[in-house]
Amino acid sequence: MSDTTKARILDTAERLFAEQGYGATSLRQIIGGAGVNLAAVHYHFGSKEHLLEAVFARRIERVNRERLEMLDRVEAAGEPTLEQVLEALVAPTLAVARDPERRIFVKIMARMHVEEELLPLLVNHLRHIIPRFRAALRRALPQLSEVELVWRTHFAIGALVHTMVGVDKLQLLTGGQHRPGPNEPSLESVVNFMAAGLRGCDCGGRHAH
Amino acid sequence: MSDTTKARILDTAERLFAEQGYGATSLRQIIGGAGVNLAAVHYHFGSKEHLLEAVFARRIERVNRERLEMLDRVEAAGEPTLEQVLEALVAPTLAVARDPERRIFVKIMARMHVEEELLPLLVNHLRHIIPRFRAALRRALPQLSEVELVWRTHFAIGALVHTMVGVDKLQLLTGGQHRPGPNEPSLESVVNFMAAGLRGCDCGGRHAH
DNA sequence: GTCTATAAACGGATAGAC
DNA sequence: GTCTATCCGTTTATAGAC
Repeated sequence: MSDTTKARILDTAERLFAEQGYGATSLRQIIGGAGVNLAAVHYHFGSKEHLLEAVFARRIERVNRERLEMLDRVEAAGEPTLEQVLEALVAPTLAVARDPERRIFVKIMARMHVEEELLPLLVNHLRHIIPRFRAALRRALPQLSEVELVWRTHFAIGALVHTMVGVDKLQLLTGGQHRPGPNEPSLESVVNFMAAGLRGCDCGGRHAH
Repeated sequence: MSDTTKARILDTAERLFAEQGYGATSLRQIIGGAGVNLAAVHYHFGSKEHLLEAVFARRIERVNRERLEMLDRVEAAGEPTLEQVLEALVAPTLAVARDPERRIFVKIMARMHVEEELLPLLVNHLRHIIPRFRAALRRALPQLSEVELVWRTHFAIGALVHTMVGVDKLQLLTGGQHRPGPNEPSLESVVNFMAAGLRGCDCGGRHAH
């Protein structure tokens, strides 16, 4: 945790927004945790809403930059495979989850995808990367109809978002069978799941319709 | 919307919790929308937290009952396929999304899966169905290791949860290319995606590792 | 069961001294 | 940049009349 007032506010707000949600977190909780004055929040950020914007922007920009760099790299080497496209999307996300300093931020990312009052902020910061990945997925899956591609992409994003919710939840649901600590899934597990679902091959199973 | 005070509170609370989240919704908003007195909320439910519990319990019990009935039915007919197990999990959820009276509730279900402060309530109401579906998935996927099954199930649940977030979000992300209105994915789409991801077959693609 | 009234704490935001 | 003090509306919850 940095020692400047501005950074301390950002760190504490990030943690509380992740744990409790934006609506349920008060500025007074934040200044209490950060050990700063209430007026400092308004001096540095203007309002609670602008503070959320700052908390989110601080982390998401690096994630999106890494996503685009990875996509650029695999596309420069020729027509990328579906797995390569998905890795460009997923790997920077898992990198956040594995970085002790950024770890808590994945919960904010996950919340943004589900809490509709936060969606405009998320879409704002995703606007420039969406068409790039849409086009790449379209080229990697030429056999899919447009609606089917949109829905399967939606499902795949859901798998990624739920990965961000993380291990805490998994322990609750499995009755504590999983070890605590840094117990994230491998990049390969996530990407393989998404790729298999997107391709939609039904090898091995038969649908009972 | 029913005309009793208790039902009017439940209906309005359900809508506001779904749209704004539990933490960001005040009892005053609820009584304003329901046209009832503030004291009536405490008389009928005791507290804001117990109101959420009541809102959730009212809908989830039917969903879980239908899930278990479907699972019982396919298991009574022999060893069910993976798709049959998934249908028992998914179909009652999609039925909520298609029922005009219950439609809004899917957003609450989705929030419960991501907002960690709501997770205990969700787990409470899922506790009795989790071991049933875990066992069924284990039998349908005998070749998977235990950890891989847990993670893939986690991803598959994520796909289902994100489906609940629904069309509103999809329109934002695709730039409004999707028609408004009742535009849910088919049961087959969701189940096929989850089944393909769970089986993890890599037919057609090659992973670049 | 439903109401009014009120308690007692908390919410975001701001003015102005330093 | 940081602080104190405060505005002023809102919050959940309760007491007690009807």
